Amino acid sequence: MKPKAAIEPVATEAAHLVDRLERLARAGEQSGGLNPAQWDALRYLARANRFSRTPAALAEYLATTRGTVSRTLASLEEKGLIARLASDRDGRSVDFDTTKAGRALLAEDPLAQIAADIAQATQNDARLFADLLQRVLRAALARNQGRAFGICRTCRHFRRDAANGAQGPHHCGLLDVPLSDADSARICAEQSPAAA
Amino acid sequence: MKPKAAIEPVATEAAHLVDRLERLARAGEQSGGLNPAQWDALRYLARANRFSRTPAALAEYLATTRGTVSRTLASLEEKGLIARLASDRDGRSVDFDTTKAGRALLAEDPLAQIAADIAQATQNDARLFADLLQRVLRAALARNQGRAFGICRTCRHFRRDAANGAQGPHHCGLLDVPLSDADSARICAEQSPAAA
DNA sequence: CTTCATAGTTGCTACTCGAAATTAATTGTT
DNA sequence: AACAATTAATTTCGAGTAGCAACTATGAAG
Repeated sequence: MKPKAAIEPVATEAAHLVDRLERLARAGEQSGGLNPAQWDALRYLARANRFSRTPAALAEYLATTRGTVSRTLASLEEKGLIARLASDRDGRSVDFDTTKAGRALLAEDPLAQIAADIAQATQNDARLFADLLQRVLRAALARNQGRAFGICRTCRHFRRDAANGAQGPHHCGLLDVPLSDADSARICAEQSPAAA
Repeated sequence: MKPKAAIEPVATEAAHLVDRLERLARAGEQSGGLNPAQWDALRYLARANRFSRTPAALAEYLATTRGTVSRTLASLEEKGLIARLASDRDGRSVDFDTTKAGRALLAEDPLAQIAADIAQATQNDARLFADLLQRVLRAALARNQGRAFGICRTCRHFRRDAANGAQGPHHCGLLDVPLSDADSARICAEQSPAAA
């Protein structure tokens, strides 16, 4: 009879909870002189591998526009928390990286408080909780045609120990470049989960 | 040896997931001419009972300031989605309520898409997922000295069928007022979970 | 009746966001 | 090689929001 399946009330309740939880988290993020968007950008740059530290990748990760990201990055750069570096792969492109000051500030990341709340509240179910969130995020991303930004070494293009250069022991089959241990443990804009 | 317990990596991962999921949700919330804060306010007013539809309560629910909320509400009022009513209990106070247009707009609440994603991704674990979120939110609220804003009838002050007036079958022991079925199914700023 | 607390609004500044225009470099085509 | 089309990133602009603090008005307490 109904044109589409009714959404279960418990799912709506969960959506409200996520919404309010995140609002709480954002309220705690005015510290350190940064606002929530700036924290998100700083965190991203610290977690992304060397192919993914561009304004365009960050904009996609944050589901926002390049214009907004450009201003956020300019603000962080002004504060000396990130540094700009012309790309050697692409003359149009710019890479950003956290500075020592940026990494020092991340040690006081307010998101750690939420992480502590999660650890305390979920106890032995923390893994389960993260897995459920992972699945929900994947569903939301699929609906928005968004990319996963998963860990490099879980990618279908990752070739472990396929070294053909001195720059790293591993290899990316998509970009055809060597990968260090560090980069392969970071998130990547091109990441596409291994089939199974 | 360590001054404080290290936060489990999986908890940090979960915090990142919540953060990104909410960003996705907010990106979808520019629809209907409302922004995320306005959606949050409109949703709240539709879910709050008659003691909780004030700017101060909303500010506390959203973990923001009364000044910010004042503007958000003014904006919604201008759009004809909520209506203002002087309080009879307190001359300083104002009550807001959703209008017919506001309730109509809520039928297109973009949060329903996230709810659908949750329903699809968690399947039979939706209840478990909501419970875990509930526990995390409680932990975060406790740290911030925030109030729960739970459902009225789960409150320790709720007295079922303790009618002493024609305004409703139930009773609030804290405010000493009658409660309708509708109000007792809504969230309340004064709600304090029953002991056990 | 004075003092203090509470409810809400408003001024200010910095920032967000999105749209459109701009600059620059890469890629494809002839 | 020259040219157009595409892509990357930035800039500018306008509407609006966040957070802080000052301000008005009402209520409560001594």
